[in-house]
Amino acid sequence: MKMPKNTTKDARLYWLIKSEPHTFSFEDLKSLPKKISTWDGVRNYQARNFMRDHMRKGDLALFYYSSCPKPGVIGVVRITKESYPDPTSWDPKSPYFDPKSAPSSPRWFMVDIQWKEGFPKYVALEAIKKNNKLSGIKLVQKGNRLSIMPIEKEAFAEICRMGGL
DNA sequence: GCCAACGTTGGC
DNA sequence: GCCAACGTTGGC
Repeated sequence: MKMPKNTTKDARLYWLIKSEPHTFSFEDLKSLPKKISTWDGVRNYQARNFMRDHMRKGDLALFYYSSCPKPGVIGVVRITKESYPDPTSWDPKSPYFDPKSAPSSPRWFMVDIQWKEGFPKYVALEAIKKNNKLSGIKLVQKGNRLSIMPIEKEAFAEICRMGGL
């Protein structure tokens, strides 16, 4: 996907980020101090590039549950810190350890996210697929396994509307 | 647990 | 640089 570098301050982008609820849930995020967490463990180059090169402080992201009985979007988070090296990548004890990454030459990056708002109504993937307005988004395209993907402003708004915001 | 999709690795 | 083998994702 071609995307210009987001250099202008007012060009807000919208995102969808995936998490497995049994690994890190939306409630887990909400329970943290200031409701902020690092978004570490991203080990896919395309996802990394989106995060590192295009995610900006203040951008909003849909929080999506994957690999669970009912995949879907549960709420909205805000990017509070732009990308910086992911230290779990050089921690041999971390499940995200990558021997090719080092503090002097970090291969992987992370951002900080903050819990913003929970949907009054869970928006299941099933409902997203049935909504004709959302037929073009990457999430529902065949074979797309990206854990971080951009989403059009209009689609972001439509999913929020479905969620009761 | 299955399996399609697809990214990564490594031999050549 | 090609491409087969392998690993992972993630819906079902």
